[in-house]
Amino acid sequence: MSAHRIGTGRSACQPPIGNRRVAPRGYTDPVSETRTRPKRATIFDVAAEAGVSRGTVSRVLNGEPYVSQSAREAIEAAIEKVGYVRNTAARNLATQTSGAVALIVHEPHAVFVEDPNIGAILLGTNTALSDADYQLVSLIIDSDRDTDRVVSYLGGGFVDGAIVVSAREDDPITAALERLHIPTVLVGRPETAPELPSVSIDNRTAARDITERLVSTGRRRIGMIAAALDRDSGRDRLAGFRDALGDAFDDALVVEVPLYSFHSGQEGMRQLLRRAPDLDGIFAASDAIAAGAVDVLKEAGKRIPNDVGVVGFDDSAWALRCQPALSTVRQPAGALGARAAELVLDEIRRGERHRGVVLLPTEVVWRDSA
Amino acid sequence: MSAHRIGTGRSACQPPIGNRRVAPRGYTDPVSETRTRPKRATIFDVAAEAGVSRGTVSRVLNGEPYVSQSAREAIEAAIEKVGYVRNTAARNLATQTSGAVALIVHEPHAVFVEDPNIGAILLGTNTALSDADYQLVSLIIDSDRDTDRVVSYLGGGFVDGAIVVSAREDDPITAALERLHIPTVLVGRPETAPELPSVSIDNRTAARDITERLVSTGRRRIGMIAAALDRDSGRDRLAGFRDALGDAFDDALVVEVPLYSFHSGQEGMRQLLRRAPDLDGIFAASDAIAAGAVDVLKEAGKRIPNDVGVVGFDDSAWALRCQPALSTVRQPAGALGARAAELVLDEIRRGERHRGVVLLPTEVVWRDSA
DNA sequence: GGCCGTTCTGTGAACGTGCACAGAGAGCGA
DNA sequence: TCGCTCTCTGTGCACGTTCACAGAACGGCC
Repeated sequence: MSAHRIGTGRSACQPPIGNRRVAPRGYTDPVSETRTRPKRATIFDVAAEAGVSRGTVSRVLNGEPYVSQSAREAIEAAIEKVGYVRNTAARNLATQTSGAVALIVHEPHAVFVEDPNIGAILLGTNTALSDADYQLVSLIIDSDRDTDRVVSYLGGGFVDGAIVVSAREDDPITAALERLHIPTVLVGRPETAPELPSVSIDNRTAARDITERLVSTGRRRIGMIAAALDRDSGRDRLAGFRDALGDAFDDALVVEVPLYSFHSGQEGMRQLLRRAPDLDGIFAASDAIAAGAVDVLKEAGKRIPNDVGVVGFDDSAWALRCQPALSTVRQPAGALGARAAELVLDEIRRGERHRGVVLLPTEVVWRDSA
Repeated sequence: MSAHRIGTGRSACQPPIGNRRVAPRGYTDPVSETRTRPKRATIFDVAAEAGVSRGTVSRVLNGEPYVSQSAREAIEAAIEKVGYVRNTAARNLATQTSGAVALIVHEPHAVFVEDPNIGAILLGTNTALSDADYQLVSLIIDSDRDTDRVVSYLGGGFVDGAIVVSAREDDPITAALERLHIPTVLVGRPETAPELPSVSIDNRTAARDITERLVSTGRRRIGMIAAALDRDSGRDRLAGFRDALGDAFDDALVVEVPLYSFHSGQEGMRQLLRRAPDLDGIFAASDAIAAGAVDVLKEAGKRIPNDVGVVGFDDSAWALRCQPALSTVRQPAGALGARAAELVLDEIRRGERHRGVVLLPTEVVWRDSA
């Protein structure tokens, strides 16, 4: 199972020569006539039925002006009557487009399965794209070796646009997308490629909201385990924490850890406990960090939430795996994906590139840890 | 968020007239020449480079016989040199195929996000399909109103095959697929449409394995909360349970509940406790049932796993949300999806329909509840 | 009536590929 | 030499659509 990834198979990028045979077409076989797929109506059938030319039908199909009312009505009736459905392959061939948008996830396969946000982003993106008659192509970059394949795939004209989830610093994928002039929108982490439009959450407001909630439940000595302060997301979470505490903010109750990980959470919590054994609240910059903090607190004999309230960030699988279940911030993952899709479609169809970051509101999920 | 679904948007099935405008093509614009996408090499370019005709190139591309060694080598070198990538739209148009396979999930959106198996099935399917140069199209049927749209979409020739996850009894989707003669494979629940090939897990062996494990940890009075005995899956789980206990099997320690739900689990557990207050092991037919059972056992003052060991089935989100985390049976979800894709491709490409059920082995995940 | 602009319609030429057919050339036996 | 088979290659057409262009129909104005 470790080799599983979406759309990064060798043949998806450079189809191997000679591996794809085509089944005999049913309707050329006179014997199995009854088992045959019905022949699809074409634009010619519609034109004949409506008594116009295919050019006029095409104009109606594409919502172009300069079609008489009578012709339009006749054509719409004819479409209904013959059951016409546009042939996507022919349209794509003629327009030199693919009708597809790539969703590129730059995470190991395990994260993809674990993180509920990515699945929801995928759903949101797919919904928005299919509403606009576009097709989603998922590309998962599991290891760095996948990168070349994905880049060559993107160069193959298979997609009209791309949405990149969790792009890396100096990401070769985003660089390739820019070089190929493929409309691109980033989801999250806008700081890695500021020149590209992106959709993200309002980390500062979210951090402020959940910290305020911690305050309102009576906590007085609240610490924070911060991470990734070299990025917008990390800095904003700290800023929101500070906003919520106001004058009560105490620099000594903030520790910075290097990673958004369980282990970092343990480390940070040990530091904080040494500095302030009496603290009664913790805001962790991620659920994984919060889980590590909970682990250390329990070992130190603290009861949660009675002695110390702990809140996290992300609403990832850690939040439910933790004991007690974490109160945390849920990202509007589906909406993130949908909004990103809309921005890409704007650029593909109207050439309008949205500059800068779109921020979406978050939601506090209150469970048992605080 | 409740309206989210994959690929069932109105326009995905019957494209609304006139909503899709096409961006101006870059390469027709002499002013922005430098920003233009490079013109892609075609089969003609390869033919010219190799000094043969496009017919011969096409034969090499499709692995047909009757091509001389020298021509083949020249063409392969030319493909490499000009950076040729086959145009999918043109190929699909010429062959009258779509190069796509639908993955149809007949579950509400919430289940899709919650159930880790469905996500993994999707990943496995996508991997197998993209390795074969096919495209996955996900269709989620959230409410019954989506059904008509999906049926008309399937009739539109947009997919060459379909994989149906968790089909319902008398499913209108599977009926439509058969009527349209679209190659179809079912994942799970083979009993609903026995005439279609399907991929499922070996419920009997899995139930036997996890029950044996329960026995080997010293449990002597083991009960089962069974469900869905009108289906193969439910019956097989009971049979496997019986297999494992052998002579120790006691009919009185089995209760049947109507649903695979938390509530049913509570109900079943209460019944069992009344009949046999001294039991020390429980095999629940699903994780949701197991979670309900755990809930009732705790209320009755039993410690888990010390007093009673509990095991579930599915390795769903319930397993981790439960306290303590459930020991359970993990389905090879990725492999299920991949295998289903392979069967569909066999039928699409070679016309070979696999009859009957393919059973895949499962894995016991041992956590803290037993 | 002649001219012009606006609105509407039809047609030819792509788009890039696969397939069927025709035919070239080699090898071989009569 | 002729005819046959087998291997290999080139070419015309089809797939269903979009786009650019040509031109028809119509009304208004000089």
